Formats: sequence, C-alpha cells, structure tokens
Amino acid sequence: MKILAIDGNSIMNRAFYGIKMLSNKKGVFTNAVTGFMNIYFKAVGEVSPDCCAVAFDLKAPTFRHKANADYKANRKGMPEELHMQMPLIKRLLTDMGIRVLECEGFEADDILGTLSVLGDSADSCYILTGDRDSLQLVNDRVTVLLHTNKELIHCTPTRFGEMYDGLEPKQLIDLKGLMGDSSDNIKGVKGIGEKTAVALIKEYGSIEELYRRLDEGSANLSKSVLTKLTEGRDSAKESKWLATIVCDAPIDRNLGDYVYGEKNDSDAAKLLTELEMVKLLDKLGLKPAAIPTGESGTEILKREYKICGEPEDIKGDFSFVLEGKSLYVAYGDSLYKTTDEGKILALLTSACGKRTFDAKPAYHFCLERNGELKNVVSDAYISGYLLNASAAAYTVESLCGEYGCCGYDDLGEYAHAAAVTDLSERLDREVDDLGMGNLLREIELPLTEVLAEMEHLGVYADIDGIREFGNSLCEDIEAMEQQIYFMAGHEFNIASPKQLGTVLFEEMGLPAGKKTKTGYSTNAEVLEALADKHPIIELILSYRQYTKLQSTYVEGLIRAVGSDGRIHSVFKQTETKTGRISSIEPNLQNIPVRTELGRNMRRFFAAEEGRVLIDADYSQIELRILSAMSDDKNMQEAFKEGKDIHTSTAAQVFDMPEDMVTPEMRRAAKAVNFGIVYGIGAYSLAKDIGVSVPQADRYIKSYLNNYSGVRDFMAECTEKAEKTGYAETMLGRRRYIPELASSNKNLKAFGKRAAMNAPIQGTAADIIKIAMIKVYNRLKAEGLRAKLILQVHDELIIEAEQQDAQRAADILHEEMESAVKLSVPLTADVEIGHSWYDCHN
DNA sequence: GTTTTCACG
DNA sequence: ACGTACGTGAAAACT
Repeated sequence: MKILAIDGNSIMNRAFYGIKMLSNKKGVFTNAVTGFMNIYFKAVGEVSPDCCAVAFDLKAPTFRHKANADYKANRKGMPEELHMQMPLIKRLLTDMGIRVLECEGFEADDILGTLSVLGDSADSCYILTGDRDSLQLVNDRVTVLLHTNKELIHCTPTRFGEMYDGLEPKQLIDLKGLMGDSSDNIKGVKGIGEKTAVALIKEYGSIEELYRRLDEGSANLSKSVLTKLTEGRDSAKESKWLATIVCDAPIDRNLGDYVYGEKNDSDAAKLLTELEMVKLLDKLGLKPAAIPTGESGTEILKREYKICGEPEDIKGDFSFVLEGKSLYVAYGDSLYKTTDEGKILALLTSACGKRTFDAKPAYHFCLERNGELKNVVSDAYISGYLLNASAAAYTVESLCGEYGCCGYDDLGEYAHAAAVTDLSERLDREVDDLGMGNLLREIELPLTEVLAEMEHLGVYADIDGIREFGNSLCEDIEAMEQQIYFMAGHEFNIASPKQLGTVLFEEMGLPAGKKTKTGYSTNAEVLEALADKHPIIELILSYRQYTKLQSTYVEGLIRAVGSDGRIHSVFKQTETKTGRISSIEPNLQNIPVRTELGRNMRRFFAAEEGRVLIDADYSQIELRILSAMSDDKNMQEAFKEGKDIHTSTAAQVFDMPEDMVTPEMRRAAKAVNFGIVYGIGAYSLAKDIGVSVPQADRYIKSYLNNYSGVRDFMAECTEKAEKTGYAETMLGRRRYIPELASSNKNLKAFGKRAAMNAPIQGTAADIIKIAMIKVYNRLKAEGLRAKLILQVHDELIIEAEQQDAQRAADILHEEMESAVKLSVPLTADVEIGHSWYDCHN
C-alpha cells in the first residue's frame, strides 16, 4: 500500500506565493487552491498512491507550544487572502474523497510523522511538502516529495545524502538543535552556525554523543566552540526536542482508512462552479453545477438533441454559431450544419430571432455578401462580458462552467451551437436580474453591428505618404545614432534599457534616479530630469521618439494596410474592465497627436477622393459626468454657464476671480481635475505638476472643499463597492473589484481608485456607445453616403461623400450631444477636413 | 512569456 | 519604510 501524506499548510503556502492572485468575481481568492491542486495532481501522477491524507495545523495554540510561548511566532500572520482559502481547500478535498486530518495539540508535521510510521515494511509513504523540516522522516520506506520552485524533488535516503553532504535524515534534528532555525523560532546554540553544526554532527553523529564526549573530555573541540556548547547545553537539548517531529499523534492509525473515500461530485461541482475554477472542474471530469439564482434555484438542464444534417424548414427563433465557413444551428431539438454560403446568408438574413455566441463574424459574413444580419436577440459572448467584465477570456466552455450550463462535448462540432440556447437563457436572465437588460439590448447588442461595419469599411491610409515620412525619419535616426555613439565613446544598442543604463549611469557617471526591478530606469521622466547634465540625453529622447514613430506607426501601419488601401482594425467589445472598446491590429486609438512630429502621422489617415472626414469629440465628457453623477451643484454651474472648467476650478482652488487665473494655475487645476477622475494621490499630483507633496495635498483638500459633492460621491463610490463588491455606471454596467477585499494595503488602495474611476470612465463609454448607435441608425435611415469608421473613446469619425458631409456632420453633432440627458449640457465639437490631422485644429 | 517603454483617451 | 492616478495595445529587449 502506498500512502501520499500531504502537508496542507506548507503546500497551500507555496501555492499561494507561487501563483499570481486569482479570485472569482465576488472577491473570493482562489490562487492557493488552484496551485494546491496543480501540485497535488503532479505528485499523484508521479507516485500513483493507493491512499491519501492531507494534514493541517490547527489554529489554537497547542501544548507543545505552551512550553515555549514564542515558538512559531514567526509563522503567524497568514495573510487574509490565504487564510480565506483554507476552508475551501478542506471542503474540496473532502468532496474529492480525500481525508483531511487536523489534530488538536499537534502540527501538520506531527500528523505526517505519525502517518509515516503506519503499516509495515511492505507499505511505503510519500510526504508531499515544501518544508525541509520533514526531511528528518526520510528512510527506506518514507520518501519526501519536496516541492521547490523548480521541481518536485524525490528525497530518498540516497538523495538526502547528496543534498546534505552525507548526513543521515535523522541527524537533521541534531543539526537544528545546534544551529537553530529562525523561521521556527528554534534558538539552537548561540554562536554555532551551519558550518560548525554540520562539522560537529558529521564527527559525533548526534547531540547526545557530542555532549557525552564533551563531558568525557574526549571531544576534539576548539576553545570557543567548547565554551559555546557548554553554555548552550540546555538550549541544544530543548531545540532538538522542538525540532523533532512526533510520530504518535492521536489519529486514525489504520492505513486502510485512508484509501480514497466516496466522492461527493455534486458538492465539489457546486464549490468549483462558485469559485469559477473551470479548468479544475474539467480536470476532475465534473460538469458545472447550477448556481441557484434568486429564490428558485434552477437545475442543470441538458437537452436531447438530434443531429439532422443540412438545415431546412427553420421558421422560428434559433441558436447558431458561425465558425470559419460553417454555420451550426440549433433549432428546437434539432442540430444542423451547413457550409453552403447561400443557405448561411438566407438563415442569417431571415427575420427569425437569433441567439448566438459572438455575432460579429456573422455580421462580417453578411456585410461581405451585401446582406444584413437581422434580429440578433442574444449573444452569450456579450452577456458574459456584462456579467463579469474582468474575465480573462470568454469562451463557450468557460461560460458554461461559470454559469452552470452543462455543455455538449459529446456533440463534437455541434457542441457550441447546442450550448448557445442554454447559455443565452441563463446569462440573459442573470443580466436582467442584475438590471443590465437595457444595457444589453439597447446598447451592446446593437453596437456589435456598428463595430462590424466600422471594421468592414476600415479607414483609408496614404501608404506612400507614410513611406515617405518613414524615410525622412530613418535619415534623422541614423544621424542621431552616430552622434550618440560618438558621445558615448562606442556603439551599443540604444533601444536596450540595460545597455543604455550601463552607458549613462556607469560609463558616463550620470546620477541614476529611479530603479526598476531589473536595473536602472531609463524612461522619459528619468531622462528629462537629466537633460541639463549632458547633451546625449536630449538626443536619446529624440531617438526614442523617432524610433517609436518608425517602428510602431510607420512600419506597423504599413503592414496593416489591406489590399483595398484601407486599414481594418478590430474593435474589441469585451476587452476592457470599464466598458470601453479597444482597438487592435492595429490599434487606431493611440495614433500620435500630442507632439507636432507625431501628429503628422494623422495626415495619412484621410478620406478617399471626393470624400471628407468628419470628426467630433466630446468636450470634458468625464468631468461633466462627474458633475452629474455627484450632483455637485458648484461644478454643474460651471458647465451650465459654458465656462472653461479648468479656469473655473483654478479660480475656486486658488480662491480668486477667474480673470486673475494664470496659465500656470489653470494647468495645475487641469491636473487636479484629471487626477480626481483617476482617484487622486498627492504624490502623483505633485510629480505631475512639479510642486511639493504637501502643496499638492493642499490643492486636493481645497478642491474637495469647494466641490464637496464630488468628495461625497467618491466616498459613496468606494463604500458601495466595498459593500457590494462592484462599482457601477449610470446605466448599470458593473465592474467587480475583488481588490477591495484584499488586506494588502496597495491592492486595496488600487481597488478604491478603480471604484472611483470605473463609474465615470464607464458612463462615458456607455454614452458614446449610445451615440454611435444613434448616429449609425440615422445615417442609414436618411440614406446618407456617410459612415462611421472610427471611435477613440470620446471621439467619433465619419467618412462622408462631400455632398452629404454637412448633413452628416449635423447628425453626428446632434446625436452625440443628445445621446443621454444629463443635468449638465453634453457638448461635442465637430470638424470637417480631408485628413484626421486637418480635423484637429 | 515577461519587462520596459511609450503612444492614446 | 514603501509605493504612488484610471483605462488600453504594440514593439523590442530580455529571460
């Protein structure tokens, strides 16, 4: 019989610190449980045990510890994030049929020791732990599986000998008796370190023998060691006793009782579903269990489907997925598949209501064939995002796992289509229950179509112009390179932060400022502070700016231009935690604008012959939202009267009339306004505007005194988020913030800032999405040859035929400003021009 | 695959 | 004593 005995505390501890923080959306941390199970399965895979037990320390102090009150003092203070996972792993193990052992008055170690002596010579024991203390238990039939960062070391007596220079496992306690162990608060003999201790034990074998020989006078010891040993005699004995793992803890001593017991799959499934540990669920061969929602818990339903080949006779609502060129349909209890483009188009453009998972590819399919996908009533991809915007990914499988749908693996390629009906039902009900039905049906679902069309149309790029610009950059870059090499005295890779750090801070002796975790920081902020120390700094900053433009924008955008001469970015609808959309391949939401050099890139984003671009951006949308959500009458007044908000803020913060506000003061006020939206800190504000930290702190205090509604609102935001676990926008979009449950000060502070920012940034995102849909619909309804092609968070861009441009611009202006009704006006500034550059003054 | 840097709102 | 604003994506270097 082979038993696997696990040190639960030790492995949980190693798992916790070895795996990045994970949590479900309610803020229950799960990384230690995840890591524990990974380590457990690895060990099981390597030793195939017949039985298993996991030992845990009991929290209450035990009699052994009373003898030495400080004993273990250094192990206290398990962080709350780990502590909260202990009951979870115990429940999970129990549900898996694995014995969990706890024994009052004994540590996990002692339980393992006791397990290791059970059975007879035919039985073997594997002890899984991350703690080297247990190595003393190693013998011919006891192997310690020592978990390290690199591998699971199988510590047999032979391996132990290699690791400890020929010592016997049993001698580990003698070693500790002499040298002590600060992590266990074992004192040892004062003045004896590892080297001396090893030498002594190698020579005399044990503490008892050492002292016998010492008393006898036959020990060969230096005078100082002799003195230390004599003085430390009692401590050595006690330390050895403390280091000794007891092997007679009062636990069940019948090996056979540790054979895997009956599993409780249904409870395990419920627990793991709740914890959102989908991968583990899968690994255990379990199906997600229904999480009861509201009063009436729902059972997992599994539909009986029949696979029917080509779709025909579909007259009502159906579920579908379009994967590659294949359309899979679930209609009633029938599953269909077709690759016939005509049939696909006919189905997608039919008037039937459609449920799906990720509608965008289907919109593209139709757009490419001049069809129109109609009546998408549910998209589980989007619903999943609304329910938890922080998930790493949204797949049919992960959503099935999380929301208690059974999945249809047995149906092979039809599995996704089959699951859509269940997913839509479950997720959409949850969305409705949480008050996001409107957000889903009025905003996110219609938005998918708008985004698909924007992607489909793309934006024209003057590729020749970009190339030419790139060539001129290249010349400048080469010249700068040579100059930098000359000043440094040799060639090196300027783009390497490591090499650059060496050149600047070691070879040239410039004062090194901040450090990163790997070396010197060489970012722009650090370099700017050094600008007057050496002319090379300015060159490096220019070099960085030019090479950034060259590699990311010139080269990146040239690669991205399609055969139609246009750039088709992908707008992701389920990526950000706040509700914004993001843009990739390429990212068109970060095209340079802040410097003149970079802004030139925007000359190449233009309208095609005969057309123009219409650009509109919201003015101060986030601050307007803040004034509305906080109902701060003071801030609202500034907007109602059409004032410049930063000047108005400066006048209040500095307590003077508006016409006395200097540009300097306005700049500071602007920084405070931005900072407020981000969840401000005095340190960062000080850095941003170049004043002292106490000065910055006074600005903030003065700001919050003037805008007391804002102060109250921010406090409410964090309180509400702490209580409920999430922050929400004006339209009910949620962002879960598990960091608020953290006991880590930094994480919690981050959570608070996120709780203050998410409602504002998220509401702005909601509003521009509404505007996009309204603009899209009106341009279409009025038959204008004008289309939305870009969104940059608070900015929308239309490409329009010249003749329709003014009407389109009016629509854009009107719909953006009337997207929602706030207690302050929402204003958008519109510009018409040939290129994006021309639209930005 | 992670880190550093820097582009945007 | 420490770290220090919210939300993104891409490129190059580094491990």
